[in-house]
Amino acid sequence: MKALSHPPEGELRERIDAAALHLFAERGAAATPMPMIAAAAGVAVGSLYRYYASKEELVSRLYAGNYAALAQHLDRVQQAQEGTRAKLAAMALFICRYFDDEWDLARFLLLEQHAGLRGYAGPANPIDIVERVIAVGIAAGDIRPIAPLVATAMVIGPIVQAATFRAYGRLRTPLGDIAEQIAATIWAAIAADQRGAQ
Amino acid sequence: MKALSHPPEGELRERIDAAALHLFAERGAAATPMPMIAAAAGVAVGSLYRYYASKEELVSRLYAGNYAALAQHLDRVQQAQEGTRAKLAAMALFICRYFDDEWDLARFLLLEQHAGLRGYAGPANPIDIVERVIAVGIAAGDIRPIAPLVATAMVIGPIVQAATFRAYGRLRTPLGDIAEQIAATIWAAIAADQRGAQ
Amino acid sequence: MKALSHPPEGELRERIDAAALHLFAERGAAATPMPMIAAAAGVAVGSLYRYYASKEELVSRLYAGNYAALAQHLDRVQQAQEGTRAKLAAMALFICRYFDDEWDLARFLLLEQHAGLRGYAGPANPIDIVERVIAVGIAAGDIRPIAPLVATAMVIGPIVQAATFRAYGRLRTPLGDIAEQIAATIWAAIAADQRGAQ
Amino acid sequence: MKALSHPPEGELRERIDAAALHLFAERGAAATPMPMIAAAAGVAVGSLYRYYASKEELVSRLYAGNYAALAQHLDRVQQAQEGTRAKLAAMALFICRYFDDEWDLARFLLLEQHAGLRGYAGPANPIDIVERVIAVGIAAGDIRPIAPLVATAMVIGPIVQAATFRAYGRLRTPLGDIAEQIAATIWAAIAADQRGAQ
DNA sequence: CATGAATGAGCGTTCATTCAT
DNA sequence: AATGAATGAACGCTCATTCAT
Repeated sequence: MKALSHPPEGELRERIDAAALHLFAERGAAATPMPMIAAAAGVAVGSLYRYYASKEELVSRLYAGNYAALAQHLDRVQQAQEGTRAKLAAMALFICRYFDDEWDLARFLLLEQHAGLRGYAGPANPIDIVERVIAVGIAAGDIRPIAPLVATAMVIGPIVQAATFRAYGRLRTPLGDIAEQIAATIWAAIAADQRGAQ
Repeated sequence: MKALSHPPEGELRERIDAAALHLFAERGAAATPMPMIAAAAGVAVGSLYRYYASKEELVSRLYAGNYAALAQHLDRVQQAQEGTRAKLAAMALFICRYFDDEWDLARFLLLEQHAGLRGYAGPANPIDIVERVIAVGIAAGDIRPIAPLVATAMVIGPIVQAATFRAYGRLRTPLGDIAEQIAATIWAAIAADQRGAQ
Repeated sequence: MKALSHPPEGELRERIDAAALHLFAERGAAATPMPMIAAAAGVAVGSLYRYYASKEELVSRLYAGNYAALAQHLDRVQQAQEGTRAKLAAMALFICRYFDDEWDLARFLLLEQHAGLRGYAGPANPIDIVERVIAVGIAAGDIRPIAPLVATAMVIGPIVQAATFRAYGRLRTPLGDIAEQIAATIWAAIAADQRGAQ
Repeated sequence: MKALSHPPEGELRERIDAAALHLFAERGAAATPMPMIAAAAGVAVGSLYRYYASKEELVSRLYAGNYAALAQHLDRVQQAQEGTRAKLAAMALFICRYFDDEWDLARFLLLEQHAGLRGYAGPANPIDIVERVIAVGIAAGDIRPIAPLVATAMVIGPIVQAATFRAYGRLRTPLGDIAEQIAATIWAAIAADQRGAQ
């Protein structure tokens, strides 16, 4: 009794995922009822449970999937560059653009960490990608010999913080517009050779 | 039937606040039911409402009050120092120790910004304090002429990110132990005079 | 785990309405919890909210809907008669029988006026119907030239009072049995021609 | 710690009763919390329970007490007159004025019948007073030989209905202004001698 | 398979009642 | 006697989950 060909159809699963993602980003996962997701996807509530055993699974699978995908993208971006500085700069630019282009998804992944990160043990992970590049950079003498995790916080922290500023209205510029400035500043922070900062 | 001669514990209000703070930090405010707070505080549900008119008020009063207090502390710390570098280093150290000493409170304030920052319009604000020091530092020529908000993200981001790493078990060291390393790195990132980074 | 093959009873909505009506009549709407209605209807609490958005809506829809229906019935009864006296007598008889036949509904509508009448602004309204017949009767010279509202109180008051006596056990006769006596007495009260009272 | 001589004092009991009565009339007993009564009376909540074992007792004692007092007044009014017609007219006038002068109390008695009349078994009772006068009147041949309770409904019903009209804004005149009209109409309804109606 | 009406545990909140002071 | 902070059962309502169709 729903409809014979209501939406352009497409796989139920994909419609559910897209609707859920959008709503989670807009309102937070906890504040999004399952019936609301079903309605947004043009699907019956019961159908949600054919693809996900519970709401928790929907949230965490959505989180983990996109988190891993982001890690893969980031890894490809890094591999496409030669040299620690170029790798880090490319990653910084990529993350900034990711926030600009995938605002909903990025907010869901990076700002709603309580629900998602708890118990995430996926194989690939954006943080690990960055940390590995840094470890290699330190070994190569490109980065000063500080604790790799501190250096990672130095790289990721400013970007996430800028995104947070943007999420709460403190910053109005697209992150892409300040990506190079951020990248340069980050490099100045950790580069072994200080002249490289200029 | 609760306690025989009197609550052996301290003031109800304080027990409520402490219990709420801990649970909010652990699970997020949205995911913490009032009955759970009451149970953790060893108090009846109704008693929560003698001190706070609603859950929302409990969350936002806890947030706003401590957020403003943190800002004041931070301002005093900054004023006690001479020179941009010393001010920033002292602030970085203070925030790191704040995380170590007031783990619950700091996590609640700095990691759960969704619930708290929405509609926070307090007069003092930790971010503003840092941003002002940076603006003065730029004017004084101590900091390179980058956008103050970017520099602020550069200062706060790494610390918050390190705290996040610690909250999710990635980092095990107390933040105080790496505070100087963080401060030095931050300074290297934004200092006008690159030799100052060493 | 409730029923094996299906509710053996009728439509949920009707069961809810009937249960609510009975309880409202017996104890008053304010003193009737939603869970009590659900239990009486043999339905889960949540199901109440599929049909009514709130308790207030349940009360007022039940009230308004039946109040308007009663007004329509009363109007039809009145139109079927010729002459003021016959119209009033028919209405009196109808209301008396209404109390006898729809005891719960009539008590709810006519005795619990607090919750229901507040803000009721329906188009049709039993009081208005009676008042209009009386106004016409006065204009026709059938009824003495008293204030129409006083005459209306004269017509409705005794019936409602008799119903109240019955509700509190003072009167045991069905109202239908004394309807003609009441109608005759009412007519004696307001008729222009006193011989008409006999 | 409350106050040394806050209000002009006076017996606690009386202050409680007065405050409760006013609030019950204004908002209904069910919607009036005990703490609100205590605050209005300038008394601690606990003190309410020194005088009344429960809220229910407070409501019903207040109801019964005033109900009985009204009955006594009505009886005195009736006794002060000679003849059935004069007795009924005086009672009608008294009840009308009672509504005008003691609006709160009258509303409480009239509209809170669920809470009050349920199980009221007081010795004196306004209805009984009226019914007795009518029974005597029938025996004396002043009133037509109809069922006394029907005649009682005939006398009380119109007045209560007029008061209800007034409570809900349909009638704006003070009841005292239409008391004689009501009394005359009532008499016309039940008088044995129809010429008496004029 | 997909549906969506039905469920009921659990939420935030209120308030009649108690009891140490 | 009087107090009022503390209690906790019960309220109106939500929503993750199930299952007959």
